[in-house]
Amino acid sequence: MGSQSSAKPKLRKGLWSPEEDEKLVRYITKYGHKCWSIVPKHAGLQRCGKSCRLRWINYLRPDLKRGHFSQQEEELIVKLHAVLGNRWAQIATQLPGRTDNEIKNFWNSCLRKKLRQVGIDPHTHKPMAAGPDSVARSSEELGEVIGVSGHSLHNNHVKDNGFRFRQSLQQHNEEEENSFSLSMLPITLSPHQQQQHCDAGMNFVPATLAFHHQAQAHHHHHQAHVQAQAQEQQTAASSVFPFWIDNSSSNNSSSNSPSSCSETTDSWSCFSDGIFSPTGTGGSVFKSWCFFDSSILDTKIDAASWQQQSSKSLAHFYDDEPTDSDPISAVLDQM
DNA sequence: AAGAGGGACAACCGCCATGAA
DNA sequence: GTTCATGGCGGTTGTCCCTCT
Repeated sequence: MGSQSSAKPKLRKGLWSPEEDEKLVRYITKYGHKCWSIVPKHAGLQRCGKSCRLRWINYLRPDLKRGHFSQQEEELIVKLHAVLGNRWAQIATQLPGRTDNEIKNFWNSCLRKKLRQVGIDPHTHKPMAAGPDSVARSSEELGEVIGVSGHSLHNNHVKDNGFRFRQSLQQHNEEEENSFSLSMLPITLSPHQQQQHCDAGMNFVPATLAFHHQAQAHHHHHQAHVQAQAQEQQTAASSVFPFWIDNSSSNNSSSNSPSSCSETTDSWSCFSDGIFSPTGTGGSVFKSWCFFDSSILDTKIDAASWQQQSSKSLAHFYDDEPTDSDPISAVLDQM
């Protein structure tokens, strides 16, 4: 009943044809897009304004880069995601020529999986507690995820005989949720030895470069803040502290003792907050980031100590962010 | 050669914030 | 203060294409 006169033309859905693209581009180029709701009508398109807007923003805009993401872009996305979470639009503002949709797709289809493969929880950007995906296949894969300063881990000779470590983070007692055991093992342990540790209830997760970046940013941007806490930190420090692994020294792989690792180089710099870093690295440093129990493996620490250590040094870097500091700038400064 | 499975990407859906009426 | 239109955003789905069996 009168429906024929009031019937709106059926709006098209699905993929855009080249003709539709051309119409939209021609219209936007000529008149701009002050109001998307009138664009389809004036451009002669059977689409809703929202669809036109999306098509323009995600595909037709002339300043879009498209193509594969570079290593640097990957690295930036991972870092920004660690800071911003799934705020794709905000992340996209830091990657010229990339859309939020493009970055989101790239994350969901590629980066997230890569992180999982190297044992990093893509949600928290922290090592996963356990599970088949939580075991690092190689340090090389870390480098695939996050390149470092122009020389990713591909270039380091850690692939087969390098000094590799796995961080083990075990909740040692289901009933005592506030207690952890934290230890680190060189992955030069034989599979059998590793299995023994696994059988003993230890779950291995890899040292993560993400932590390294966080720690670096932490140090860079919160030096003053950290220095003020240095004394307290040292006082509170148990045997567990984060450190760097220097692969530039020869034959590190012969050692199975984590404590000996720190003896392989005398060039460690100790940051004021207990973060150790090699100096004069010369590009061959295995830039992974670990927790290190200097005395024994499987040291049990209580949750308070863990929290204190990890939050101050790296794990909760973002939560600690002083209000006058921009986390995005912090990430960009590292690039 | 054909079908299944998975990856990559485009587009849609639904919700929310904002501003104008 | 309320309603409505609009734009923006993140989650999700749909489609195409490639690889593998």
